Amino acid sequence: MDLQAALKTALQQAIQSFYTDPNTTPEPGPVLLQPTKKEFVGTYTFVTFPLTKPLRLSPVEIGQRLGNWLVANSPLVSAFNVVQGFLNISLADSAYIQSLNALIADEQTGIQPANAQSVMVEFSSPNTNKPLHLGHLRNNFLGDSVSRILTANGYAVTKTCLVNDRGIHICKSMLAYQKFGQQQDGTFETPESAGLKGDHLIGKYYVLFDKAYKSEIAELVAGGMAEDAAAKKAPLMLRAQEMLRKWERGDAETVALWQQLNAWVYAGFAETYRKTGISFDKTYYESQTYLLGKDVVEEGLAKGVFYQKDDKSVWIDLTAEGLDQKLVLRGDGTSVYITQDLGTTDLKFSDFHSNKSLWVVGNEQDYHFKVLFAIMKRLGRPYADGCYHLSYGMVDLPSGKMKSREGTVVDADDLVDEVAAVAAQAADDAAKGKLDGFSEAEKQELFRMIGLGALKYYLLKVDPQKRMLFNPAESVDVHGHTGPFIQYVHARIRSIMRKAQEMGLSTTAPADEATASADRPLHETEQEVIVLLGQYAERVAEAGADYAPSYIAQYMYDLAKAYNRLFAEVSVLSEPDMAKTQLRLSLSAKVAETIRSGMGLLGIDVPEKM
RNA sequence: GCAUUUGUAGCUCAAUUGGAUAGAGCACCUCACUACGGAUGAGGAGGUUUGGGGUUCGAAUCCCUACAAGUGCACCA
Repeated sequence: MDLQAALKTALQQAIQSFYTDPNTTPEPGPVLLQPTKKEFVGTYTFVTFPLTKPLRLSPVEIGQRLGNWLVANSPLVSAFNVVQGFLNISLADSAYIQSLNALIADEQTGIQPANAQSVMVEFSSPNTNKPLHLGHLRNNFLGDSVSRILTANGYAVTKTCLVNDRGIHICKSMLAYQKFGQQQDGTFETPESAGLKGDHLIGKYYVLFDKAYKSEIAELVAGGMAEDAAAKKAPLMLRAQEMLRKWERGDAETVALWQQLNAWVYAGFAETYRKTGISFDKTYYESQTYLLGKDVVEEGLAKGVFYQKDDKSVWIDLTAEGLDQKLVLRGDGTSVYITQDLGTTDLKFSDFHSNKSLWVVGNEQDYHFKVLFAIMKRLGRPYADGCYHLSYGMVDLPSGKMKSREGTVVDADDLVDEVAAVAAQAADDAAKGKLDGFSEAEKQELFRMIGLGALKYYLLKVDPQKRMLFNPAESVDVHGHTGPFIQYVHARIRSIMRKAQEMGLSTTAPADEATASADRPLHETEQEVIVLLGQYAERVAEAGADYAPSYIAQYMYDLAKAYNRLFAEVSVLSEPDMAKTQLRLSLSAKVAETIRSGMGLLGIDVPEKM
């Protein structure tokens, strides 16, 4: 049992000792502890105010009595002080060491065994008409990290991706490719001939379409047409719509072109995912699911959940849920967005029979998901309560919003390359001889690890719900509250471990409890680090419950910082007292292991050297 | 207009879910090394938590209200 839990139990018993008559004993409620603030002496603080009413004692009196009881009855507690309603508890060094030894013995710290629950996490959702950008990266990193965190909490996780591979936007790229894709020798451009990743090539044509389309509109407007009418009447738009109809009819030539272009895009995406360490267990394609959901509409009508208007369109009245009337099928029998989501959701649950399902999708779709889940509930889907929209805010640039039409989009591939380049530069300044013996390939691999570490950490440390500002300079920073700062602590510890092993010392041996004797107390930085290590499992659990990688990110930083303080205050290998050396070695090893584990939950690798 | 989210140091973010004198990083100013890895550590300065009410032992956090910003309110996806 970790320190905090053990102390809670002791405190619970202390509180129980106040209640002499079991018949009138009120429920004590959960005991909440908080780390003692730096200005006060103590490790954990218990707030006594809530007990004043049931006990009819002053906050100070309660603190005194609880403190006395703990010192007398719990070997964990060495001292206490009371400030108003705050009972500050100091733990005995022996308790710290026992806690540390328990952590050392537990190789799976923070990682829970399988809990027989399963969850699907859907994220990324790319469109096949343009490459991935910064917004996707926030999405991908979030989805990936949440998946890892849920796995660590014992869930069987299925990562899914729903690719938006059909629709008018794809036809725009296809049309522009037909129109502008011919090269001088008469053949059509390919990723190879253009020297572009497939997704970038198609993105280029999407931009070309938009340009040509805009000039058509301008021409029509100059000819006296109203702008919104011109937007609908522009020849290119009419042709794109015609192309979509041909695609839906299964026209062979159109479908062949669509397959070719999408294949290039997928190859491009695959490379981006691989480079950023993102993967999926199952990919769904809208081209295969967009017709689903109509039977759900039938079912809803039969059940009386939906109703039909005179024009045959089908609706649901969600005013009871605080929403409004929502269309679920057009009068001509064709689907709308929600129709296919109804079908796809059913499909996913029948494929995987998961207990829960998460959708990592931007907050502009908050309303859509409220509606989707409300409908599922009305339809009596047993899984409805396990559905959760993990909503996240947009990523803004210092120059303002990212807009693809204005060319202010930060491309994912460019960004990943750039952060690696900056990491290489930082290594030039700082790493000096540390990388001697690294091959060029190993160096590149390391710089990518550090660059990606900076980028992922930068995007994940912020509460997903908030829109965030992307400052390019800060995103690749390696100092302060950053991923590389934490990676550095890992590399530093690993360096000590290598030296220790050369000296024939163990890095995993338990600490000698005699180290805690009164004449050689633990250093406060050692206590601090042990307390933090003990909190890891709880943080992982909280992050899993709230789907919050930012909790882990914050904790990683706290741990790294605390270790750096320890490192500055005490010596590990040149400490003359061997028992202390052993304690610090094992403590350091555990910190490195926890950093590796926790950063792993964020999808960030940690280096042996940097 | 209605709904919803957000508003914390100059900037970017925290705040253990209602607890003590609101904490970090960046930037700025001081310190500490021939170092078990300085991509570091210690310190200083910087706050009416958007404004105003309320709830209570106690509010950045809950309620009301005003203001500001984002998003949604398509028979688009």
